[in-house]
Amino acid sequence: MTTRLSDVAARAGVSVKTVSNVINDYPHITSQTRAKVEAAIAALDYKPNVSARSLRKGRSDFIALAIPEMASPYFAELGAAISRAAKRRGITVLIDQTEGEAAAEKLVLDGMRGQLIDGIIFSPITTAPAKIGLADTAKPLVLLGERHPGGHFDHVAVDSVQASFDATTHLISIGRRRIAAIGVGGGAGTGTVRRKGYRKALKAAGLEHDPALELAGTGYHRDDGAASMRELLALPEPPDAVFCFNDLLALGALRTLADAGLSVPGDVAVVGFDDIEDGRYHSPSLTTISPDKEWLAENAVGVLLDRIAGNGAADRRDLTVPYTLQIRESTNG
Amino acid sequence: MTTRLSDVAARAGVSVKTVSNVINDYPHITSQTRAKVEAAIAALDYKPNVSARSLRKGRSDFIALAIPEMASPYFAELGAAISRAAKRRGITVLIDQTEGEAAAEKLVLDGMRGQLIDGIIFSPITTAPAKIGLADTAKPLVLLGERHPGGHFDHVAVDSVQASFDATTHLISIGRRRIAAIGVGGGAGTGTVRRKGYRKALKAAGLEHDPALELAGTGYHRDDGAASMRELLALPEPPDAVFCFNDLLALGALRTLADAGLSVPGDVAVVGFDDIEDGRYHSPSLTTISPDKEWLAENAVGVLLDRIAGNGAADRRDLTVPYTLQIRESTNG
DNA sequence: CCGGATTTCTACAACGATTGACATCGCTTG
DNA sequence: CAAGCGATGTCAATCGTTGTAGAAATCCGG
Repeated sequence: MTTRLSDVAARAGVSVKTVSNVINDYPHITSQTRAKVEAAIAALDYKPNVSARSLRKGRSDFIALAIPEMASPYFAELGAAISRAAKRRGITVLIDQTEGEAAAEKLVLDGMRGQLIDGIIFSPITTAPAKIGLADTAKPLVLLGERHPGGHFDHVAVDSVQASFDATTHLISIGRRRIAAIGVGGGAGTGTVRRKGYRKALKAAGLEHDPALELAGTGYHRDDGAASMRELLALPEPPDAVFCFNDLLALGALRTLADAGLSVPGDVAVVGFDDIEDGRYHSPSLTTISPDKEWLAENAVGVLLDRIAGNGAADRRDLTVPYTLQIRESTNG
Repeated sequence: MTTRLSDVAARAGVSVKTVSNVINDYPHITSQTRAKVEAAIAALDYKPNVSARSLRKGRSDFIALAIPEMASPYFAELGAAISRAAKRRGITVLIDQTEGEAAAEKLVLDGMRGQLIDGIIFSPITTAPAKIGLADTAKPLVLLGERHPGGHFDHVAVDSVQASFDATTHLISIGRRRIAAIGVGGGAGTGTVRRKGYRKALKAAGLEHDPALELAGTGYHRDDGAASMRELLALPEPPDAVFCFNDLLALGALRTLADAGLSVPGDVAVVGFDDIEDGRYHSPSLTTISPDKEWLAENAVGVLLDRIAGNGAADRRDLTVPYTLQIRESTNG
């Protein structure tokens, strides 16, 4: 049924070892033999058995990507980019939805799928920094998102403080003075870090920061953004701008503003973070921080594979993803 | 480094096979032995090696899901649902992005990842029906999307003709008479089938169908929808309603309408297909056909696992996914 | 206390690919 | 001509788990 190495060897008239040598690019092989073997491989449509290979070599060429949820556009786009980047290098990505459950995250961290995967790219949401720091993973791990101080893992992320500073400063530059922030309480550290940049920008512009304008919400989805925006509109003195810590929150906020009959950016300007496709097509289109997702994917995979290959004696890597501020209609009607 | 079965056996003072028996729920084991073994497993934090198990058993408990692109919201939501459904049964899903390339689809079909995966759920976009019919896959395969006549695979999908009929009839029922269709040329058969339902509804209502109102476009994304809508608006006699064959097309169309300063549904009513989250939050929110994705996921996985388990002598299964028409602002302002 | 049935457990051989130690064999080369 | 090298083959062991077959332990009625 299944073709195996010995079948190929038989057909090519060589030994099993030689076929294996061809496949694994052993240096000393005549082009003739190589050709014969490759012909046989093609003829029989031979595919090495991944299980057997991985069992013997201890390498599977599979990596895992653990994200909170793949139905969330940012993570979907990220997952797509990472899959592509990995495929380019002959690596397969296994996507793990943690659904923000600490249990699932822990499982991913130490379970590691029965030694199948060679390493993991982890975008935590629940797991506390300390826990991650302690986790003694057998396999290489690259961390996405906010940095966890004291962690000893490689790390790839945008400079959230600076990006948030830029986003807020942009709102100030178009004349807004009462600027709210939505999402200050969410994500593993994300809320805290982005708030830092937000406050810094207010301070730099000589604006007081009003605690009533900082909304935590319960999550990072459209409905959380919509709910937070409703709270803001209910204030005695509503804001004239909102910086939402991700695009989904912003889209939810826009919905609430539309329902309230307010004009964007006329009455309230809105900025998001992530640059997901929905935001580009929304009317009004969404001004947002746009991290270079291809760069992120490429480098996260690169760093992980370096580590797997054992070029890991080197220090912990800490890469900063380039980003731009995409100014669109929601601040520039 | 890695704990293996023999380590557990040594610690529990039994044979390797006995440990294996405990793990695999072999019937005849004393509760004493079982307890000892389980204690040892817990103490050593033993995790079976997936590769070895799969090599020996010929089963990996991995299935693949091949979709055109995971960054597309519908597929992202579907992938999330299928992953969850599989996880509930202890199965891991490997997601394959074919990016609509025939080559990639073929690869998925016969490559089958070196015998690792036990079966595949395939949502084709390029691969011609005939090809699929011929593909002699070694592993069980469940097909999503439009049915391919003559295929010998299990199949799970909504009744697109009926759903499209309903969508179009809804537009007629709110008084529209000049109803366009966007997406008639796309997807592996999708465009054709949905157009069928669309035309059927027009006919049932005694309306002529105008070929100028049927736009093929080049794809199924927002920009395709936006472009098609621009074409429609440029007509001497533009439509008063549009049925878009998926939600992304509809969202693109809405964007064009907003740019043109037209009101929805006042000037033009819009219906989509898929019920992705973006559509629910858009303003105006999008009327759409809402397939029960949980049902779809649950059943696609179920059928595939039945087949893998060998309960497959039975005839080809052909399941129809329940759907509802979600009436929202884009037709009911 | 025995013979046989049953339960509980163990030794051994696979699964398919890789790798290392050697053995060949045919050429080149000093 | 012997040594050296390149290109392949032989053989056996190994990765961790599980199916097969059978051994050992236990139980039963008589």
